[in-house]
Amino acid sequence: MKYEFPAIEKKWHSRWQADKTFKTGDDASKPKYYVLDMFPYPSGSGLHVGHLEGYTASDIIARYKRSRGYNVLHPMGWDAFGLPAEQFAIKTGTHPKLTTEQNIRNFKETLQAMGFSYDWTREINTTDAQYYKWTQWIFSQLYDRGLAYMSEVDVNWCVELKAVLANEEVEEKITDGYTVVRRPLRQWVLKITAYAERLLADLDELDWPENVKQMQRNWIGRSEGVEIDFELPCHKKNLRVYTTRPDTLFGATYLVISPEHPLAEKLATAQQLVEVKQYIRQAKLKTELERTGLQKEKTGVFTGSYAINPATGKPLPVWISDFVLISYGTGAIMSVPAHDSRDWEFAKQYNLSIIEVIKSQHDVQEQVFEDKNSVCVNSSNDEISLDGLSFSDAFERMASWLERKQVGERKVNYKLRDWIFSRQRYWGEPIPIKHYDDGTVRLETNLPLELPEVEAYHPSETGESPLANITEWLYGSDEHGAFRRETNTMPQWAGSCWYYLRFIDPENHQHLIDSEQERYWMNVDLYIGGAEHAVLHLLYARFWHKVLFDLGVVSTKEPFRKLFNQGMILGEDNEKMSKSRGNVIPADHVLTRYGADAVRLYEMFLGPLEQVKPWNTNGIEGISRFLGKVWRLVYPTLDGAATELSSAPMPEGLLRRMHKTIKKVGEDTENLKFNTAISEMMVFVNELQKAGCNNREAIETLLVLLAPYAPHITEELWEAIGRNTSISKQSFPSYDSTLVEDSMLTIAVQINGKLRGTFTAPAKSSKEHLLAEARHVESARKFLEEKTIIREIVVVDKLVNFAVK
RNA sequence: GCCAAAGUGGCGGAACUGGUAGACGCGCUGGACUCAAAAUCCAGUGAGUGAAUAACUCGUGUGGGUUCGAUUCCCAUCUUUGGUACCA
Repeated sequence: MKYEFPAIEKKWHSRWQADKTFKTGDDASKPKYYVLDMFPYPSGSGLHVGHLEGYTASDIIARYKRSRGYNVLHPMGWDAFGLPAEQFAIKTGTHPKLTTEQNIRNFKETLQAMGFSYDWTREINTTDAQYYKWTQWIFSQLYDRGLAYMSEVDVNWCVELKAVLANEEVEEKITDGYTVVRRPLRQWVLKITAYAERLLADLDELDWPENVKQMQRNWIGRSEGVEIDFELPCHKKNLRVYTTRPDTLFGATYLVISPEHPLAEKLATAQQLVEVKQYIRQAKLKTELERTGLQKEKTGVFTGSYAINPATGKPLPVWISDFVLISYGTGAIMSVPAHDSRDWEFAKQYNLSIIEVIKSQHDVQEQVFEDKNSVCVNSSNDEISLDGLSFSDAFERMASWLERKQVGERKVNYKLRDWIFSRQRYWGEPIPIKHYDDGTVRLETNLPLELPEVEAYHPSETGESPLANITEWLYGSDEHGAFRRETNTMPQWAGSCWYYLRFIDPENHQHLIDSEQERYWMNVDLYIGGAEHAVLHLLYARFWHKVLFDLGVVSTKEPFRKLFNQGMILGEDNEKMSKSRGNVIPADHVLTRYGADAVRLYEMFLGPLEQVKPWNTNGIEGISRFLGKVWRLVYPTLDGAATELSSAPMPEGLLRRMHKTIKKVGEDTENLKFNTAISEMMVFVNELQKAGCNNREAIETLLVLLAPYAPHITEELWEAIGRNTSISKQSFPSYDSTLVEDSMLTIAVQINGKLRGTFTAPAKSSKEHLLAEARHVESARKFLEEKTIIREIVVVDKLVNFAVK
């Protein structure tokens, strides 16, 4: 019989569906395993081979864990709110819902064609009102706890388009000739900063790639420092700065405040006022990108005022510069140009003095000295001296002194900002908030608050979302009076912040999740997805999870115990796959040509899962051949029936190979090293084929090992050899540890570490025996002639090395 | 600039805690089967010198070091990729 994958794959898809083969088990006595993919945004362009990599990996794990006796939860859903569908709607008038539905159908078809063992009865869709009801419910909880608030936030406002732009869009629009300014707009903001410390600390216990944890740590950006008050003789108020280097206070020679600082204009002396005002105005016109993006020359303006350095008592000029960010620390800094490159640059540019306070290896007038591993100098007054102290000692002494004098206090700061949570869009979850005429704000308690139909998807004249145009939806009244609804919607992140919970209990109308189910299934044991979500999605989801933990909705501190980032698959030209490059390999093309099993195997055979690697369609031929060989083990001839399997014992060599293969495939699969597991199975198949083996145990073992990787062909052959239950119900075989090692080994003979010959010896031979054998190896002997052996190294089962002179 | 990861044949990649570098696959070369092709099977395939399936030399980005022995450990350096961008 011939291997006809299209018919075989189709047959098993319908068989699995009819038999509900992959419905999640509910036997609570079994251990559970929750393996989750980052669910996709169903885009219009369909799936390509890169998308299938992570899904294939998670499916192999799901099937493998089932064979190890676990209840496996392996669900799939759709992160279906988002910009592309809305932009398509603006262009064509097609409702995003329709576009989304169509794309989902398309995506689902491909995923099913791949034979993924998802439990489709748990499919969820973030745009489903029964789903976003709970997204809105979580928002309500955040609001009630004071974790959601409104704030005037500077946004990128496009004057001509009357629309808010994302940071990434700004440059593009400016090139197109539009004007983009920073303008404050009322936004909903989530107080993620309240969880900064826990988000940082709990990273330690996660089994995540170290680089992802590091990226999150950097993003949270914890720093320990001191806030110091500088007296302003001409003002009632002090000027408070934040610094992580209080040890350098004696070297502070000027202060800089942000243009947005409340004192910026007030500190300007009459003489400087015009210049200061102009500088502040200009700073406002600059976009975020222009101000912070490029490494460019610093600008600044002197206020004319001075502040007193609490350590030296000397007056320091106060400057304004836009390199100081109002949103970090106090929006004001003390500058120590001798030991900070930014301050040094600024000082050189405006001719400000530079004082060395850390023992430097060179002249700080010529070059900045930033090394922390040196000691303080020139740092003493009547009350305190830091001279000779290391960084940490000096930090402590200065911080304590400032606190005693009540001119400063220790402060921990984070780079992490609160999360701007509103979007001026239609295609997102409506924020369930009512604004009353008297200015009060209340939650909408009747959830879900559904998205109304609209005529046009353009933003409104005021920069509000299209919802502002639907008066019948917008206005209403209740016992608290007349209200206007919030027109902002949630960002795309919202739905993906908690979807892993809903998969556990997708139909629950009373609660977000049943707590008994939650306790059984959480955490997610393995979360597979792309590294592009290393920070935002994974940080936002952790934040919400911790809030839900505080609310008692979930029982674990963290959602995802183990995270794995699959590496991107590049096009055949070694470039990132993109439409514009024309190097995209659509999933459907390879599927129809080679079949799901071949695609699954090849995706994994390409290289280590975590690595970035190019696709090479030629390479899949090797996988096709491999599957052909497996097929012919059972169906040796084109027109004949399945081969008669024998139960006679197999030769020892094959038996050992089989046990080796079981061990290696088990361990490699467990560790997501699928490429080497496949290569091991290839070796096994090659040996079976060479030996013309028709041993039942050998063939059945092979099929069970291969089943998680290539489920269709293995089901078909399993049936062909007379087994009548799905191979997916088989237990993973165990190996005999006495059979995984060879009985005869090849021992290397080295002279001075160079290979000069080999001989064979029984495993676990004694050192003496190996040494004696090695001396007789012809090819090595001549290297020993007329030499003195100064050392003999014997590694049992490996080699003998003679060090000679 | 800073942080992280990685550099191995023509190509994708393999190599356990330092122990025979190049498993497995692609590609290529030759052969078998065939009228022929496809498919399949067999043999070979890091580079160099050699008539050679003899023998030797070189070889895991580069330069050093530790070691009987280094792709693996240490130092320096170059390149590539990802992240980040004045966070004081």
